[in-house]
Amino acid sequence: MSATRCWLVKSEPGAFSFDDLLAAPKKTTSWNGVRNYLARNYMRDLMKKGDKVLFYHSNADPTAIVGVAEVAREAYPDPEQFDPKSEYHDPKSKKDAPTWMMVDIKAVKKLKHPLTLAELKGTKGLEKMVLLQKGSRLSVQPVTPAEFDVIVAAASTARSPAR
DNA sequence: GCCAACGTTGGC
DNA sequence: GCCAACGTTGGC
Repeated sequence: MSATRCWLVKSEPGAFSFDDLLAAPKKTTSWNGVRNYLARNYMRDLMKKGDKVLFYHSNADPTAIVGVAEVAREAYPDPEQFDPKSEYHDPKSKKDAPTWMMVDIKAVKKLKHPLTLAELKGTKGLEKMVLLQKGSRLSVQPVTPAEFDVIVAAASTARSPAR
């Protein structure tokens, strides 16, 4: 069997939080608006139905991985690229050869203990995680299965003592 | 093809 | 609000 890939997506909770995803119909949303080629390539070429997805809150207080989701539908064209009124409109994209693709993401579970960026930085086994690399801005990024397991395990055990 | 200027992301 | 890092654009 081919190994299930793991991913991490970023969202600003003020725009779309994990709770928003849990409240969405079928706990599912289309991951539209990604306008970065590398992130697009991951979605278009590599994300498969059932792949696990970590949900990260950026520009938040605190910034943290807050939930687990999965790929519910594989890549299809993002309709907003063709909508002149959308902030994601791309006049250069052609209908018969769409530039931008998206997948559907479905919530699986909220983490009992969100893992903050600070905690992630102090967790053994995550030293090479893309999210923790300096200047890493990718909104859709790969996570190794080992990293995924470390994160889920850390989120299910007691929160690090605050005092 | 190079690279400077600009816009955006995202932590702090 | 600041600023470092990155991606994209466009002149040449």
